[in-house]
Amino acid sequence: MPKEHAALIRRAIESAQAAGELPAFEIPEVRVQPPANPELADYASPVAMQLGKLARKAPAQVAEIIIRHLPEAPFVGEVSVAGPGFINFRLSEAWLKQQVEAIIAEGEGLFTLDIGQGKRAQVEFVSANPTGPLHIGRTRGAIVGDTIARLLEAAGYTVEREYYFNNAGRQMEMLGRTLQVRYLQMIGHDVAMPADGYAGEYLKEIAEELLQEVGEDWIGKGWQPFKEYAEKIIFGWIRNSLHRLGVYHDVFFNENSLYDDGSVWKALDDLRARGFVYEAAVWEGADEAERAAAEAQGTPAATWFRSSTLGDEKDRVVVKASGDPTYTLPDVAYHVNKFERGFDQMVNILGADHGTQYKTVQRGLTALGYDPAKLHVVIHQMVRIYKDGQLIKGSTRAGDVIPIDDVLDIVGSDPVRYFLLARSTNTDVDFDLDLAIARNNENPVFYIQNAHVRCAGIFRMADEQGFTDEGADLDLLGENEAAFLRQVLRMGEALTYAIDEMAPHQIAFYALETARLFHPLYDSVRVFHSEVPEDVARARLRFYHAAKVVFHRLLTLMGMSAPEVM
RNA sequence: GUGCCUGUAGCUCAGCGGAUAGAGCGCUUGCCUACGGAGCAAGAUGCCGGGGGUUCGAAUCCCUCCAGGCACGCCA
Repeated sequence: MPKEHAALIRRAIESAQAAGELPAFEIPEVRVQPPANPELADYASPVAMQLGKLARKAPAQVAEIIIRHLPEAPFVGEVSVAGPGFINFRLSEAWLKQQVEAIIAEGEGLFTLDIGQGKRAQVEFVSANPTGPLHIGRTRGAIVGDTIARLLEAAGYTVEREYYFNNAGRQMEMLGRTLQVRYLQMIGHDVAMPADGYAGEYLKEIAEELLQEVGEDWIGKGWQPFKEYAEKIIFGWIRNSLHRLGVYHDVFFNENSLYDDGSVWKALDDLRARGFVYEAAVWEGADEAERAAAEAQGTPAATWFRSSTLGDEKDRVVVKASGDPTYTLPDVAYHVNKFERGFDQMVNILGADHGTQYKTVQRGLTALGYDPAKLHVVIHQMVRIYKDGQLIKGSTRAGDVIPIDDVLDIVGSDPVRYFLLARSTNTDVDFDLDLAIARNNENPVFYIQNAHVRCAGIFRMADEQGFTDEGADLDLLGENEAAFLRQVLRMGEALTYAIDEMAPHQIAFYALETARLFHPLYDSVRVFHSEVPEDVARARLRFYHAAKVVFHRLLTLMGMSAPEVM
């Protein structure tokens, strides 16, 4: 709606200029927003205050002139000047009530925007390597990523959800070796854990499963089959956890494929061709002390990426002296692959602990001639878990993580989703397990869902009485219903803003606000009551039909269930 | 030390350069003849971390200081 109002104001200014009532000047961007206090107006524009200087008139006077030239529009009700020069708009109440039909007609596609029409978007998220069960930090990324994907779909994009993983390398070898040790220990061998092994209990569980499956046949085997076995089980866990949260991926991209098709080494060659690669024991900008230390230790030469020329504080190793690439090189190759797939919009969800490292990848892309700004990186801050008032450190290696499944067993998917969604990605989250369990009856999530339940309840009652909302006269609706419809009409703005800013928490707050408006209304605007005439009841039933559509849409956007009964 | 994030009600957090800074939880007091009460109504609570600046207008933008989180590997 603000766009429509802004267009009207713009035309009014042009018309006033043509009539000589305002001097000629270039019209600045016309801003229109709902004011903080809804009693003042439905939408307000401060444009007259900005124009005061340009027009050399008092802002209130400019506002008057603009209003006089305002073209007619069906949605415009009362227009007035207020405060220091705001132009205040009311929506036409008659027009507003008719929006009930539009909402019902749009149904699940309610407020689908056209900004992504015909465009392809990709969201990469979770991307946890299969070294342990999904924990809450990764789950935050999963919820943020999935919700952004849903928002992009609501914006009209065709969205691909991708999970990037690495099932090779040292980490996975350690996983295999740890399982091997656990397996051998289980059948009575006295073997010690590897120094960097995975201490978590879950590998004992896997060892037990393995023992039941193969007996003692694997005693003489190397670590590789153990790694494969662990990977298979753990990936199953992760997928199952995501499934429980309503999160799905279209593509699982294996880092190995980048070695198989040569793109890792091609990325290195391309960097070299552009002059960003050299071989040395220490980086070019190293001081005397570093050089001397390297020489004394006989550090062998590695392959460096000259990232310092792109704003980095130092160069980074891309191929170790051993000949193996560091994480950077395949990661750059992966992103090149993404860019080459030609998405119109790319989003990558990362935890704060990966934020700094990602900058090296961005510099790699820049070096190769890609614009990293085309990939929108959403970095969410950390999730800290408290249990019995104690902070639980989240190290997979040390084994002190809490699998998200344990939380899901207790509180279920909807509260977990809402809790992780309903705050800005920029803030740290303290997840108090005891509180989550104890307070699950007071979670706002139920408040929102209950709005949907109440709508459904009215329709159950209507069915019993054989009463329908066909042929309702919407003019019979009252002010409360109109106020609710005003809020509903802001959903498009909420979605647009959430997508522009990649701020999915906006939708959670919008949903809560909308429910907050609904419940008092439900209390006073009754359908089935001896004092409500039949034609009014019919109009109200039609209204609740629209409200049900709204809450269903909101809950679906957040990946939450829209229950018919609580 | 450097980079990123944060500091708003007792707690957890919204707040997109605009009007009297908001919500949930908790607290106080009312409301069940009630379309499922996981509800409704009323009430209390704020040097928006400190200090400068930009602007007609700053919680919001810039600078600086203080406090906290994360990251700064030839780990991934």
